[in-house]
Amino acid sequence: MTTTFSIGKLAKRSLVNIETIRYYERRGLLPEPSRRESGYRQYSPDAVARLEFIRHGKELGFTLTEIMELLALRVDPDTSCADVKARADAKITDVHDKIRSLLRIERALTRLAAQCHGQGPTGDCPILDALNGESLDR
Amino acid sequence: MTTTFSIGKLAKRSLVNIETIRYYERRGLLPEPSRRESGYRQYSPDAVARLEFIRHGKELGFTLTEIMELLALRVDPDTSCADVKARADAKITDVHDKIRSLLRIERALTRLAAQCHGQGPTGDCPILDALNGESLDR
DNA sequence: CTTGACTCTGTACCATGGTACAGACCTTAT
DNA sequence: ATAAGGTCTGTACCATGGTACAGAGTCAAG
Repeated sequence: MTTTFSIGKLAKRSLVNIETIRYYERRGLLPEPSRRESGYRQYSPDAVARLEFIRHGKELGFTLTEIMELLALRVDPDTSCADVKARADAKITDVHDKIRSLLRIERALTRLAAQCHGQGPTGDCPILDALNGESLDR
Repeated sequence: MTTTFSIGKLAKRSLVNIETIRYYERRGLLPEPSRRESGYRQYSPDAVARLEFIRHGKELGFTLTEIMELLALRVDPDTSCADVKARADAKITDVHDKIRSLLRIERALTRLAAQCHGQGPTGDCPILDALNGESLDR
């Protein structure tokens, strides 16, 4: 007899909310599990692994849609490792762009904060002046 | 006579969508403008400046709610430049944390992509192996 | 056998930052 | 004067990643 368990147990083992598990099922990230006669979902240990795959994907900055695509790639015998690598490379570019954008923001904010003495009324605040001003990319 | 203009003209001058302008008004980011007899919104050039303030705030990574708070600070005579600086400093911390998180993601992805030869079936893909595996923080 | 805990479906709601109508009314150019 | 295009309100919808019920049925421990 194979070990199976309820959605509640799966939630505890995977540290994923019950509602979220059902949500992933609706989204197609989790296969529909078998059911008991009562209609209760019955999971095998595979489901824990699948939820971990999803969690790891999220940690790597993949969206649920992208994770779903990775799962599909994994199953489809016509796709190769190169397809997976291409997705990873695209995601690296994404992440890189986000970092550059945030670094620009950080520089601009730091510059403004440095100009601000933190004294006096808001009328003299260089930060608000900058928000009113022309360009923040100087 | 002061120059006033319609919402369509404001949209063109500020490069902000008409619907978005009305949305900002609903959100309280733009003051309710005066109206013509027909009910048409009538804007003064101030509105362009206000939309620029909002745009610059967004460029600095502030949310609309935060921008609204900055606008309120600007008007309230009891707040000082120090209050504005405190918000800017908090936002710098935010942005910094996001950057660090993305850098971690980038490192993990880059490591995985480097391990992948980009050849063979998905069964041998180190990236998928990693997603299946235990920890990505190695 | 009862009671509390668990699960089911379906639907609604949350935040975030908008966008897209419909149907009516107004303005402007020709 | 009329047609084209602008604007009005109200409401619904989009993506994203969930969360929170209600009301009904089920399971398990004592």
